[in-house]
Amino acid sequence: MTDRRTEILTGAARVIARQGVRGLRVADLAAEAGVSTSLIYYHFKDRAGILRHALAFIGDRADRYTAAEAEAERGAEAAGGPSGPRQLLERTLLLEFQDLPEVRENSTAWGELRAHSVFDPELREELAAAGTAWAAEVAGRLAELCPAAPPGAVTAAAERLTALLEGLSVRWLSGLLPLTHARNLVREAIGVEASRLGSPLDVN
Amino acid sequence: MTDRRTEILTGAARVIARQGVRGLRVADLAAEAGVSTSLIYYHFKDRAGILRHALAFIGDRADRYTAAEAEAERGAEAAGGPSGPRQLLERTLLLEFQDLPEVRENSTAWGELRAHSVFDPELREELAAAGTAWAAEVAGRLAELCPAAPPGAVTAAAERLTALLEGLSVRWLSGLLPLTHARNLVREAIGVEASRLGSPLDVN
DNA sequence: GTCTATAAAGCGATAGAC
DNA sequence: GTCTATCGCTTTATAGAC
Repeated sequence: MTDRRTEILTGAARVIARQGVRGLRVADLAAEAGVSTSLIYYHFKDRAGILRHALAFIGDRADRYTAAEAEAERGAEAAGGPSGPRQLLERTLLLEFQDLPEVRENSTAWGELRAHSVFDPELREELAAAGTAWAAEVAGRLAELCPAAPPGAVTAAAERLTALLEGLSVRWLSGLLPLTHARNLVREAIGVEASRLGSPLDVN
Repeated sequence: MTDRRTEILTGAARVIARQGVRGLRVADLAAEAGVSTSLIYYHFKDRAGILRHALAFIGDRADRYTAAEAEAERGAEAAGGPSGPRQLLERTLLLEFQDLPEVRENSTAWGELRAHSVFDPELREELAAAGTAWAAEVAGRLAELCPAAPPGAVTAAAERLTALLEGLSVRWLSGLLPLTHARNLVREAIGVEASRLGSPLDVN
């Protein structure tokens, strides 16, 4: 966990969040991780290897955050908090819109990898897998919220919500959209989509 | 129009669409435009200057496409085609989802600049201006479609639609989402938002 | 305004000692 | 496994002729 490899990958996430994938310099990464450049080549062979492992590392970390949140959610529910399917979906979708250093760093790095995939086909497989898993999770929660909706419509709504998220995320991270505004737009989008899908809890 | 500066900027749009902002090499641009590297420095001072002017150039070009489309639209309307406010809005939003080299190139370059702005504050001013103008145009057409909707709700809906567009655009350009699927999601999103805003033409 | 030639710096990657 | 030192290619940017 705190071996050198992990330290280097943690540093890579930080550097990518700060300078972007194409702004990552091996020397910067070495300074960030407090090791020599040659140690990085020893562990990851070359720059492409660094990127591949960093991508997987960042993806895994996002999964862990998601899982931790789902756990916390179940806890809150057990404690009698206000946790209907609507709140569950909202929390899931708002996860990456938090101004915590960890979350912001992961969001930035992940968004960078997504943007970079337009020019680097090598990244697409990983992104596609993460993207479909994420869309399926959202679709599942939407289906809970709107049990009477046809599956095809739920899938499409989930695709729209996740794509909206990605668009808003870029705007937020580049300072074009305040965080609270972004969060409101997501909440409203859930309302709009759920209403169209015939949520029984609708009317707001 | 066909002076050297314009030729270089046209080449810059092509190179950025092919290799990304951070993949733009001055030597590549020189080859693309058929000039020497030093001529580029003569006209644009340094690499950042190239980027600044290329961004403005690409933005202007997108405006021209949009304006041309609006004109064509008015022509079709005069000719008695099926052009209600709904069709107008749809065409406006689907403009960048076309598999024509020009459009794809501009979309790719613009998306790249947007993504890059997360790491380069210098680009944000231009992006913010283009973004608000674009959102205002969409909001105007939405208001036409849903005359009874409160202005605040229309603005928010326009922000969601344009952000959705940007999210879908990245997915399309990176090959994660087929073009027709992206177009369908946009059309459905218009329907969902318009319905929520109380479009008189609703019910589909 | 435009070119050729080149300086200067940046950067990925390796060799070899410990 | 980890470091220091360095090689060699790439890339930005400038000098100076035309």
